[in-house]
Amino acid sequence: MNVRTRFAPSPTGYLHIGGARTALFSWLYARKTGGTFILRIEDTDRERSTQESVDAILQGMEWLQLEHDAGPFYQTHRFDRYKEVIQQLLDTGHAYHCYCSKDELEQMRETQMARKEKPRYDGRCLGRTDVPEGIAPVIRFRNPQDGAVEFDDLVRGKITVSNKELDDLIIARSDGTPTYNLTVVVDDIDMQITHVIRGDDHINNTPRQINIMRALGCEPPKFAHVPMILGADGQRLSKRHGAVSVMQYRDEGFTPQALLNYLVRLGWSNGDQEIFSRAEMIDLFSLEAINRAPSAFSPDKLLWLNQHYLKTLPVEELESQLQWHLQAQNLDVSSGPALADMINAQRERAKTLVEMVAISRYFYEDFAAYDETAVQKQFKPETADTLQAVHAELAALVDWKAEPIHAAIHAACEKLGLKLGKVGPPLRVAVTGSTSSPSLEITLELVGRERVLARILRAVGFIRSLPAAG
RNA sequence: GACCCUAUCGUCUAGAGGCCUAGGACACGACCCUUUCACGGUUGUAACCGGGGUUCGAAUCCCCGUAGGGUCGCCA
Repeated sequence: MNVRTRFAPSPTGYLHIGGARTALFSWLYARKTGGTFILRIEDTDRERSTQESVDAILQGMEWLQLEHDAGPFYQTHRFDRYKEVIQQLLDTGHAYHCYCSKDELEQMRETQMARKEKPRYDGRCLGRTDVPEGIAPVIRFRNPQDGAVEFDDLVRGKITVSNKELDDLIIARSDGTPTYNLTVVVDDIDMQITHVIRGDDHINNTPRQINIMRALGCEPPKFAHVPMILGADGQRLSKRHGAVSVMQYRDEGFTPQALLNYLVRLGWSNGDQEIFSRAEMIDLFSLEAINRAPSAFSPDKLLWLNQHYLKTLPVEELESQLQWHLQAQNLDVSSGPALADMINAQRERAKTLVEMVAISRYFYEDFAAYDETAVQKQFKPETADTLQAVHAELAALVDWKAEPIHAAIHAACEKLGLKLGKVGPPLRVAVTGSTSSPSLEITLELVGRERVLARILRAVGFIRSLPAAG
């Protein structure tokens, strides 16, 4: 059997973390089995679906590189087909017109709730033969009255729901447009979906969908309902509650590799393994290993993974990911060290790409001011002479490379009779404006001879201009 | 309220009856490394929701509670 999975978002917002994970699982399963991954846009709600959302979802999928093999298919392009199926259901007695008004239905719900019953349509229009004037009817699916629907969920096992719990749901609105439960069924059949992998908020829809499929004479696909993702506070993640767009993670400096790795470990595991390349994910993934309990999103762990990828990803990969951030933070790197050198110097010091850019500015442009506490701690009156001596030593250097720079600094220390601890820190502040940077010699090499020498002199002048501390 | 689902450290999880005095990871603490910031290394704190069964033996199986989540739309 050729596996076919699909990701079927409704374009009423961006692609968020939860959606991205179900997309990832569907994609992984298709890749793992050599199957086909289909992207379907469920845009039957004309009121709320927008092109911007479609674009945002597509952009998110592309950033994560969850490439689809077919689609995107738009449900709004398939209305003729849905009409056909609805007619078929009508013809075979599996569906009927309902003329109840919204008020009437609302009242029904209220009285049922008042009686502490599960609110459900009571089927009062079933078998109705008159055709009231001036009312545009909806069409309801005639759900079986007896028995139960049973299906074997690939992550949860057997799930049974009595047909008594299911009412006759609306499959076509009064304006004739089809509703969700009808369109999913038709599409999953037509697209020959073999495995429906989706959030477990759909678990309760599944029995209804199975009934519709059977009414259509089709065998339902296999289902795998993956648990929801909770916010860091344990509350469900939703558009209203902490669910941010995957693109926001790009903006905040996360790599898609880290996000994917984080997402795959949320609710799925392979023993104690934490780090997964795409190839490993595909190789090791299985629906059976998906956890049944919902899991909370941990920003800290994502950050840790991101740093891991910053440390280990090929430089070229980071170079290309960095481009967007350089633009966003408006840093021109044309007049400084090669990006690759900067990355290698900073990759162990940054948790995000945003941070990497932020802590690397001094390589490419002069800083406006020294860090205040750094000045207090490192710039003493006598530091001016120290720096002057270091300047002399460095100015004499012909080969501006880390090793000779290292040697020159040590030579200066010796001449001054000072330990490196007295010379290094102020030098660092002079050259970078702050107390943290890669190792001194690397930093100086990358900042470049001219800039280093100028900055040392600038610091000397700055220190001499400071009011004597007394 | 009814129905469905779930339940191991703060968090992500390992665990498919004895290998568990419950393992790993993140976060947190301590120590080591160190010219700063980091990286890294070592180490520590910390969990089987409760109660009944089944069994020689239960984190693992069953039941009942409890708690959390989901669904009950002319949304998807």
